[in-house]
Amino acid sequence: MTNSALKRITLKELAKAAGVSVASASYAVNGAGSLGDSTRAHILKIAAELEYRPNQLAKAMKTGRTGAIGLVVPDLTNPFFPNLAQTVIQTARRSGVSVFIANTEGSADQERKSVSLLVERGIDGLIWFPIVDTDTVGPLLRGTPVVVLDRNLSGYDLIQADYGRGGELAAAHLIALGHRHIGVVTGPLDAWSARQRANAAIGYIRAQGSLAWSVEGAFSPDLDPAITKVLDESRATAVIAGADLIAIGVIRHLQSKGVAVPGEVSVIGFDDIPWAQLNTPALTTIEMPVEEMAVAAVETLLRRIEKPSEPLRRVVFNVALVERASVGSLSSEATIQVDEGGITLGRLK
Amino acid sequence: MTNSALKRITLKELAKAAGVSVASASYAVNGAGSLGDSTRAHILKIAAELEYRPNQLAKAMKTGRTGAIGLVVPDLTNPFFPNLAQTVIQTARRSGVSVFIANTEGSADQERKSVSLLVERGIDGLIWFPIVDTDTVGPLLRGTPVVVLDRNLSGYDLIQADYGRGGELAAAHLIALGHRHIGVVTGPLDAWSARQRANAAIGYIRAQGSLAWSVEGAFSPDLDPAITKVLDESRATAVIAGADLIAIGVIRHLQSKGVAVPGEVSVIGFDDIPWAQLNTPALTTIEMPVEEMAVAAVETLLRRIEKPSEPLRRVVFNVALVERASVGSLSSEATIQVDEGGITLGRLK
DNA sequence: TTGTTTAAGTGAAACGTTTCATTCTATCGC
DNA sequence: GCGATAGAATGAAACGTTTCACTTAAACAA
Repeated sequence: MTNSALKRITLKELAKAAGVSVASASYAVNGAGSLGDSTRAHILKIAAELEYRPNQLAKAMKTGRTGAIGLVVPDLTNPFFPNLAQTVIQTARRSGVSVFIANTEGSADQERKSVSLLVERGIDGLIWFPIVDTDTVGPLLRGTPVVVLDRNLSGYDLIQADYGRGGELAAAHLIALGHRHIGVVTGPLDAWSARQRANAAIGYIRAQGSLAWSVEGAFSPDLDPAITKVLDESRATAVIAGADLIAIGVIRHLQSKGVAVPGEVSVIGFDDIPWAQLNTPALTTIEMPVEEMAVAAVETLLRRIEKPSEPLRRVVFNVALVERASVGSLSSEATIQVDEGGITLGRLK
Repeated sequence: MTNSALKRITLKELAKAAGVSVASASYAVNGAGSLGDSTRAHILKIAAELEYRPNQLAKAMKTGRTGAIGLVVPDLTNPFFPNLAQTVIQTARRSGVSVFIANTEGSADQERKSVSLLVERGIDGLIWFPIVDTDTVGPLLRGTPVVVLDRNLSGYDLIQADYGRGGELAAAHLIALGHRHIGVVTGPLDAWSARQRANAAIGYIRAQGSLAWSVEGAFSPDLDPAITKVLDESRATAVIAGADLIAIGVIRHLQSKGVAVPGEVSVIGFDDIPWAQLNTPALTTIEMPVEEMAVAAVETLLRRIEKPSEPLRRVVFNVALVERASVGSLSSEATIQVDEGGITLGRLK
């Protein structure tokens, strides 16, 4: 019959039960202080019997450390984020820290409110994926360490991927396959990462004289009428999307109009979200190491909490092209063989 | 120049600055006690100037309420959960409560550890989506209120959907369309919800003498060889999947073998995850009101925290068939018109 | 006037820890 | 045998609140 009762044993009670002082009990439990081996063992034994569990709140109040961090992301519903969140949570837990999660639903106001709530709750640090490039929350922080994901704010530790290179990779791939009329629908350009991707891709394509058009989109498969219009009138043989979600939207739209992907137009995405490979056709895209970035974020944060005055860090991860089935070749002699889960696509065009 | 410094003003300092006692300051800030209007206003004014923010930890220690709840789900990476989590977070925040999130990655051990960590951290309550049907965490709870999602554990408040009905709905739909050889690949049967769905569907189909076969699967689009084998040898004209993820896996496999969906075999899923409508063909499925369930979960939990001794609740939500494009008719005279985002599928078979 | 009631405000204990400063004992060097 | 030293254990303050019980003073009834 275990002590699963509602009331938890306190340190004082433990001390009394073991016949020692509260201080000794504390030292025993925390493996600190100068206690004799036998005393320590004795206290620990009693503690186990009584199922003593330290009250973390009291501890936190004394030490100023809660062992909790906050994670603020725009939208868990966007398939880009669950992986990130999951990895953050796992990594944190491995160090015994819990994570509060907040989602900001794209609003700077919500962002401020969430951060404010978390900070006042007394988190040790914050991992923040800002919606846009402005530091909406600086004044609310009151000294809480923050690492920023995917944006380029100054004054914080930064975790990023090499989006510029990603944009080039996508563009170069298309060009190499013979495409000379390329359209690009970007992500929302008030986001640094989207801008990086777009600028690099557009720059590269333009330098080759192959830019058909470019439009700004949102991180969603539901395309704005302005975009579908461009698409419908387009003579491009390939389009670069600023995110996989957008790419999927583009493909769906194209298909609904009876244009074959990649037969008639190729589409390349960005992010390599989990759906990408489940899509028909499976999405060629630029992947970034989300899990590694998440790990880096919590490690950086934990370190910053330890040493608040170390110089700021900026970690940039590599990206890579992952070829699947949504991109085809235009050069007459080229052949693409993509073996994707048993589906072999033969010569395209 | 605002007080964004690292150190926060304490109640004591506020009291001194306002020339009142600590008690009065506390009462003023909390809008309680018996204070004169002018005194109260004065204290509040000073508090605003000093940017006083109550230390939530101290408050929590005194009152025994942290204003935080835990959310324990199996796997954020499964597209079923982000919606749920997001809604829980939003709803909680509307009541000023923050949510700790933990994911258990399918392991009962992790589940126990996570719950344990959260409980010791001092959450006011827990929303728990158990992996299987066994109460792995009961002894760790120490009186923390819990509401259980999607399972049927006794001793807790329960939030469920009418899975049995869902299974029947799916089966009835297929039968109505003339299918007489139906296969079903279930979810993992150690999960209550999966069992409910499976039993109901299989029961219904069998009663019509139309069951071709049934196999147990996992909540994943990656199909076990045992399943693909059954699929390959199957003469079924339709298959019911225990989850959309499974349905997608089935469709992909079928397609890779050159069998048309829904032309040759129809597939119906369960859950209506966000991908469902993005899939090609768009998935016919049974939807459940995840957001409403999430809201109900936090409301139930908050109420339970308020009144621990109220009788336990069990809330069951309705499910509904959503017809899209992955199911076709077998009865010769039937015609299906599915208008799905501009794609019109004409007469099938 | 005197006693009673009410409003306004305060002192201090308590929540469960951590940790500094201190005391107590026993051992050691000589 | 004596002071010094080190090891073991403890007392109590402190962290920032909440809240009970109490005091003070003013207002009122008779």
